[in-house]
Amino acid sequence: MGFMIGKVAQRTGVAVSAIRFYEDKGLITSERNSGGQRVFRAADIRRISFIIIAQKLGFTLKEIAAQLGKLPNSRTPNKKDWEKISQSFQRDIDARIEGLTQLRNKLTGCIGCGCLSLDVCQLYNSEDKAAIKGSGPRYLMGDRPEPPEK
Amino acid sequence: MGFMIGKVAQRTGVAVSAIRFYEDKGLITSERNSGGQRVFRAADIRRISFIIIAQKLGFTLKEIAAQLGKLPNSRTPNKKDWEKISQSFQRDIDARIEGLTQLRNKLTGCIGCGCLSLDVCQLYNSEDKAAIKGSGPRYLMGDRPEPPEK
DNA sequence: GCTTGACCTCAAGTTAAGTTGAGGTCGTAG
DNA sequence: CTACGACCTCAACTTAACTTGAGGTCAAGC
Repeated sequence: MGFMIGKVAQRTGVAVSAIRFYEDKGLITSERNSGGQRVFRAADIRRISFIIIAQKLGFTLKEIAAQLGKLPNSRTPNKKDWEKISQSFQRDIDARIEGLTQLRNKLTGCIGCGCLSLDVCQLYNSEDKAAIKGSGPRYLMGDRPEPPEK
Repeated sequence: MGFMIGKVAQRTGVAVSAIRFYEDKGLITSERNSGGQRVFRAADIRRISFIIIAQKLGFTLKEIAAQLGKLPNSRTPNKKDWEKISQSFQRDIDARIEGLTQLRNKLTGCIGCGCLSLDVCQLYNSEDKAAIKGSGPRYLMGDRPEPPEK
């Protein structure tokens, strides 16, 4: 009673190629049947659902892999296991909401006031950096050196 | 009284190569001095600051270019011009906070409860999709077809 | 007047997260 | 037993947002 890759794709809405890709990256695993075709379990579908949601939150696959790594791989993860991971989501979302709220407040006094030059702008030297994960080359983010005065 | 590219890089914290890249993409413009070197104005520094902040919010350069396109290019943008753009930021941030708040609530009853299979999960069929811009292949986002039942 | 650092162009490389395609096998329905 | 869709691998392509490098000019100090 396992699922072929096509079935998993159907149930998760994720492309077959993406599922293979995730397996390749070690985010999920699969058994093989006699003919060498992948067979997945229900828990794998859950893992993929997790991946999708985490991605919506802006996590990279690497980060997601790290989270998934906390699940037991000796036995099927149970409710408690998932709850644990879920809680770190909650914290992340809270932090993000907090960051955005602060950003919102600062924006009024910053872009609005015309002070946009970054060496004085609060926005630039804020701690939001970690809280707000945007797009862009992730490997650079947060590495930006402080703008040297003068 | 213009700025050479290195000065602009210093003041914005953005790499010289990135500034050239932005110009290439039409996000900023520059004059040239007698020797063919770029000369920027204060307004360009402001535009770059805007780019950085907008990126933190998860906008793509294309979207940012569209916003910047609303600024007058015949004259130097004034406070009112920037305020206008700033307001659409506010709205976006508000929408994003709203989306995250909803997500947070749903998460409790969704991953936490163990219902993670996406065909029943509220998270999957939610309208957050637009509100939460994460990473990933942007050109695919929101195109995901509804998972066909069965 | 020459050296040195800042600047120039243009092409190619990088990373994430996949997709697309070629060429080939599996399995099931008729 | 054969057709056909679903599956397999592996390599190459895609997009965004840059960076890196090669090979060459500009300008300012000594």
